[in-house]
Amino acid sequence: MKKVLVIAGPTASGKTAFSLRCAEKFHTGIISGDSIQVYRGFDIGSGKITEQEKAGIDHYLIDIRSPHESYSVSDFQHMARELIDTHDENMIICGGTGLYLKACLYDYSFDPEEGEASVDPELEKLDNETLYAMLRKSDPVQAEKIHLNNRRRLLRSLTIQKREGKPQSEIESEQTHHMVYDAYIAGCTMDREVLYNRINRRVEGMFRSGLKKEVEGLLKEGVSFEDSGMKGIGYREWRDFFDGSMNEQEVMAEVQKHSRQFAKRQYTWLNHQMPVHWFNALDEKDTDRILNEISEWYSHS
RNA sequence: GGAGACGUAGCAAAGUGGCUAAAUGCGGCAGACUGUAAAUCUGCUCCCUAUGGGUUCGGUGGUUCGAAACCACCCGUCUCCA
Repeated sequence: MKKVLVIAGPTASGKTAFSLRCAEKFHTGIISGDSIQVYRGFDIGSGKITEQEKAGIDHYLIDIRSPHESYSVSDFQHMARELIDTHDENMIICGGTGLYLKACLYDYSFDPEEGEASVDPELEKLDNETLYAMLRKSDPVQAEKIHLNNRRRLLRSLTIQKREGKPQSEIESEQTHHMVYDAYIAGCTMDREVLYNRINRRVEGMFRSGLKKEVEGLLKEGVSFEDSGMKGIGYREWRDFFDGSMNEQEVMAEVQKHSRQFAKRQYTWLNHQMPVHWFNALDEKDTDRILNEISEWYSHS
């Protein structure tokens, strides 16, 4: 099994710096596990690494899509696995999109026939109560996991069932639920309060670096608020600014708030979905400790 | 100085005699997650030794079987006139 070092953690926790350090130390390439950094032109708001910061280390899955193109877990899973499998050098996956990381590492299966996430138009006409009743009847196991109000997931589960001819829970039960790589998942963290302060300052920095200009430029090029990249934090909030309902200060406060809330959700995912080895990224000693652990892990084949 | 309006939980904002520990939204906390995931969704959020108890709606006093709601005064905020 190939070894994959995963560097996870909430936004602003120091993943990028740590990934560079690891890449240098262990001579690896870096795959970005991020749903927004794939889009060209979305640089400042997505916290994308600059050419200079890359320091000659190979980075993958950044700037691989134009703003109008779609990108999803399935794309990430295929591309990341291919990179890992075909390169001689080891790969690091660095990113904060929990689902992407998990889908790559574990035996998640997506229908290759299905171009992109679809929803059956017939189902879309029905209301939540009806959808939920249908699911409860055809796939009680899955219905147990999805709340009546979560229309998106209700629709998706029913669509999958219709396409594949069997319930989603059955498809999942056929998966191994073991990691398909020898992965070590390192998680950057720090005290919550400190992280939140870092997030606030980081967003301020984005505004100072010209986030507004970046968004204006994207809009001028024809990117709309409906495009995926624009759904990202740091981008979607500008809609209210251009509507005239918010000033720049207010937009910034919103971006900061959304980033903090997002960080919390990332923690929830990472803490409950994957075996993460947490370390305090601001603490040199703790960072050394984890680096030693990683070396150790690399040395055992 | 005069006239009026208002003061409700962290914030905003309903409530105008019992059904109210007090709607709703925001924020906060916790959680779910198999193709939009920086998405979508859920629960909790006055205090406590908690299927029960305690203390609330600017303050004090009063009316009433019963008040956040009615009355009086006080304090504070805002608007208008001077």
